[in-house]
Amino acid sequence: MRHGITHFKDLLGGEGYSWTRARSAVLTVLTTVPRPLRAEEIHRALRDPRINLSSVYRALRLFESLNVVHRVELGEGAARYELADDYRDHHHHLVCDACGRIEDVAACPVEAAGLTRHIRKRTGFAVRSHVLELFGLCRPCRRDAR
Amino acid sequence: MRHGITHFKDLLGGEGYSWTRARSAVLTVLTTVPRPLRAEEIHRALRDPRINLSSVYRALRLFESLNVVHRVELGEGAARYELADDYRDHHHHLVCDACGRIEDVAACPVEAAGLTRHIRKRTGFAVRSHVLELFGLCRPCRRDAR
DNA sequence: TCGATTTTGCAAATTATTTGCAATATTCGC
DNA sequence: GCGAATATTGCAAATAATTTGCAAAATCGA
Ligand SMILES: [Mn+2]
Ligand SMILES: [Mn+2]
Ligand SMILES: [Zn+2]
Ligand SMILES: [Zn+2]
Repeated sequence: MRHGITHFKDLLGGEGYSWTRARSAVLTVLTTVPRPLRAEEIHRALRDPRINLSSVYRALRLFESLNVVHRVELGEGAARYELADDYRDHHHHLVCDACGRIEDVAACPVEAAGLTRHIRKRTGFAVRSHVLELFGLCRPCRRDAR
Repeated sequence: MRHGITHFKDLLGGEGYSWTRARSAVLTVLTTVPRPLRAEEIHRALRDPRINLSSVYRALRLFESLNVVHRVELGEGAARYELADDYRDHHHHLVCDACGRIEDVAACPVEAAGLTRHIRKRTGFAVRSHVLELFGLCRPCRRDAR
């Protein structure tokens, strides 16, 4: 399990950052809940009233800069944050318009389709990253809708 | 030319909305500039100091609800807006990280790859819409970088 | 043209996020 | 473990994009 909480402690220490109550607590929430959370939701889940929302934002910003956390924007007005996975450098989501459920997409379709190469050839544009989020109805909601 | 400004006038009239100075001016800017603009940029381009920024926002919100305008979110903090095209119901962009240039992507790779069907089969999730934006270096910037 | 209805300008509110700064926590060498 | 040096935090205030209430102005249909 590469993701013990001590793994993060070592990682932060190695980069010259302190291992603090706020940072540890935020990471605990993120390792516990398997979906992208808003800063506000993370803060509420902390259970430690001493930790301020600003510290949650500061921790998230730091983790993002260290590629420990990925920001997910779903056009909701507030950003969401999830732990970066070890095996893939990014992934995409299926977002249910009815119930709000967020599922991970197994493989990156953009890579699978060789889209980067195709675009480079056709337009000369060198794609380095992309954002892809899919919206619709999850299976349960689809059945309910019938 | 399906996109004379009077086309929009008729469209708004048909939906029971007035043809006003603010709405007409916003549409003129959007038909003139061929890339997604921020509300602020549209407002600045209006050339009519009588029109308030709130009216620009209100016009954009209305146009979006009528599918006359599409909102484009590129993670910049502010949304961008562009005229919806007649022939495709949506399209994607190549955004240059160096110079900020925004190019349209010719065909939708998600549809081309049959991704919707694939996901439905594999996961039961019914995709109804998606957001895809690609970032990297445009051809000129790629050359400069060498 | 006129009254009914819609829209606008303006200022203030909202909301997510960031920041300054003094107080507190963490780190590290002893 | 202890204390100084440094990093981080809480708190309140600042930002920045967008929205909204309301009275005044514009548009529309007859
Ligand atoms: Mn995910
Ligand atoms: Mn476009
Ligand atoms: Zn659902
Ligand atoms: Zn460029």
